[in-house]
Amino acid sequence: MTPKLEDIARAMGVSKATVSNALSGKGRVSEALKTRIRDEAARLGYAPSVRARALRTGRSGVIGLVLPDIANPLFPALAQSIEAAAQARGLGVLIADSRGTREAQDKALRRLLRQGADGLVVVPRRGTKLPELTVPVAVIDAASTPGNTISADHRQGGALIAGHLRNFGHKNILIVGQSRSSRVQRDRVAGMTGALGNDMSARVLWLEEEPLPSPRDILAQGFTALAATSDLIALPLLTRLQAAGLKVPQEIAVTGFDNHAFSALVAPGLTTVAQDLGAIAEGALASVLAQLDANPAPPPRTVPVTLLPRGTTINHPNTETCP
Amino acid sequence: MTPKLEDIARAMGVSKATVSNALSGKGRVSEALKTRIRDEAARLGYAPSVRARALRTGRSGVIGLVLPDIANPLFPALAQSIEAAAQARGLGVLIADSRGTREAQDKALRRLLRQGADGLVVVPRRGTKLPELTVPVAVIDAASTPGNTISADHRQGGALIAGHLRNFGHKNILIVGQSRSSRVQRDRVAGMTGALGNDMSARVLWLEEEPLPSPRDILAQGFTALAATSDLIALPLLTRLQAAGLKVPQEIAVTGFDNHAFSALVAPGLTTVAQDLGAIAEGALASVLAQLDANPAPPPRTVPVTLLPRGTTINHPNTETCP
DNA sequence: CCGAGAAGATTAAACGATTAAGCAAATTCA
DNA sequence: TGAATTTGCTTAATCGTTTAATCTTCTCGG
Repeated sequence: MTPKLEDIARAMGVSKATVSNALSGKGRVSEALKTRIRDEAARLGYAPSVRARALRTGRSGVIGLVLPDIANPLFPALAQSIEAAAQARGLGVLIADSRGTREAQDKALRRLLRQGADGLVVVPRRGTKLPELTVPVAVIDAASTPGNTISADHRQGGALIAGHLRNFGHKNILIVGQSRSSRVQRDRVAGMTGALGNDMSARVLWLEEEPLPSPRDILAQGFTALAATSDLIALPLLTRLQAAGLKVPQEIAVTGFDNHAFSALVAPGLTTVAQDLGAIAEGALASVLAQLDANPAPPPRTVPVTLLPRGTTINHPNTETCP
Repeated sequence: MTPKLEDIARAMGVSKATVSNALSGKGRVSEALKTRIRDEAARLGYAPSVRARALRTGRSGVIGLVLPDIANPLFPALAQSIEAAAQARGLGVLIADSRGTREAQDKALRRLLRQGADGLVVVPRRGTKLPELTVPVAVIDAASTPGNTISADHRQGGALIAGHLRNFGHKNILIVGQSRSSRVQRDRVAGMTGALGNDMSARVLWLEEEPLPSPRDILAQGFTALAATSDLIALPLLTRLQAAGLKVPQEIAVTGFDNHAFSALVAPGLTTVAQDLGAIAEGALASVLAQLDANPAPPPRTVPVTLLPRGTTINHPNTETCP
């Protein structure tokens, strides 16, 4: 069906080995023959069999990507970045969902290995530890996680939010997180609290432990801003405030994290902090590839984030006419 | 490192072929030996080399999944379902993003084939046609698309929405879609307009062609409900209305499609139509696998959808205290 | 008691690439 | 000129399975 090395070899009266060498540029082949072979290969539309190559070399050209529950819209965006980075290097991406328990995560890891992944990029479930594996692994978590390979600078993100709110004169902030067990969220909260002005105060509320007060109570307690650790938390906050008839940002400001797809679309637009997913994907992949080439893994890295000021904190003149 | 057939064979004093047969249950091996071999394999932790098997059999146990821009939160959810269905069958999922042009989509398809996918599941870009391929393909699009394999019953979904709005006494509906070139959206709109009561009327507005009127103008034109062809469209509508101080659903109702992750979280909850992504994933995979076994592809199928009535159409008593 | 057929195993040839080793012929160097 | 080296290509082994073909040894019917 599709041409193989031998077809080219026969067509040109040379050996398979020479064809292989000519195409890979590895052995010793005269320049003239090399180009003739390459032309012929192109003419026949030759594409090497990944399967045969994988068997012989032990490299499949595929890396595995393990994500926690894909429900969080950030992960698809990350998957997209990883896929793009992999594609640019001619690699494929096998996905696995580590939904559920730590055991599910371990199984997902091993399944990807069985399926021939050369290396893994893992976004670990909260509070889990990865088993020792026989292939290179890159971990995308929080900078404070031991064994982390690369991550956004969540603390800096928190600091940016706090600074932004300070600039707009907010003095009393309600920080809303989901789960205390998430290092990412803890880092974000720490970034915020650490960058408050001397005249500012904040209270941290974990939704997992304690329900949110009613909008009225929030105002009554003197908070002028709600700072969520994720857009997915900020969105319900924003809509609840609006449904209760409060004016955002005039009466109360709202901020999130991650710049999810919907965050620019809501009205008013949600002020948030964007991670550089492209850089993170590149870094993770680079780490895996370095280890594959028996180079030492690069040191852990932290990627700067960007503040995206939008309508929920800034009273933009034409908020009303935004899409 | 990891044990291979030969290791087991040597350990038991039999040939590789016998071990292979015993494990696969294919050739003729005595029951006694068969179980002994299986025990030994389990003891050694034997896992067959996918690479070698792929080379020999031509099957890699991996299927390719091609999605349009993953920005739409529905696709990750679908990916999750496909991955789950594949995992249950011991298959892996290679992903590719067909972001951009039709050419990008074609390249993505071929790249997955090069990387050894046995078959493909494709959610095609709007208005594109797939090239002829040498492997089984399942297409997830709209029932009205030629060559479609399986899809949600988008017309039925539209009918459900229309009926729901009729039940709540709405007479004049503004249907809001993004792009007329999307078959899915056209089917949804057709479902809605086709199921209007005799005393009802609707206008269809495509955002790609025409901007949305201001909330005030919408009310002035007598509309009591906004029916979007997607939650991603409905969310901005909802928040714009709320930001303008309108009461949803008292002054105006809003509906969407797809039950995105955020749709249950906003306040009030967004009334929407959920696809049975699990069934769609199963159907798509089943079609690919049938074709792989040289069975004829099953006939195109349409999967029923479910209406999820929520706060944007129903004035739920405790809307205020929902998360 | 013999031939046919089945049962239970083995042998060896694939699958399609990579790559170490080998072998002429051409080139270099003294 | 002759030995040493380099160049250019071929041969053949290898990766770990699967599977068709074969080969013994039994079993059983007539």
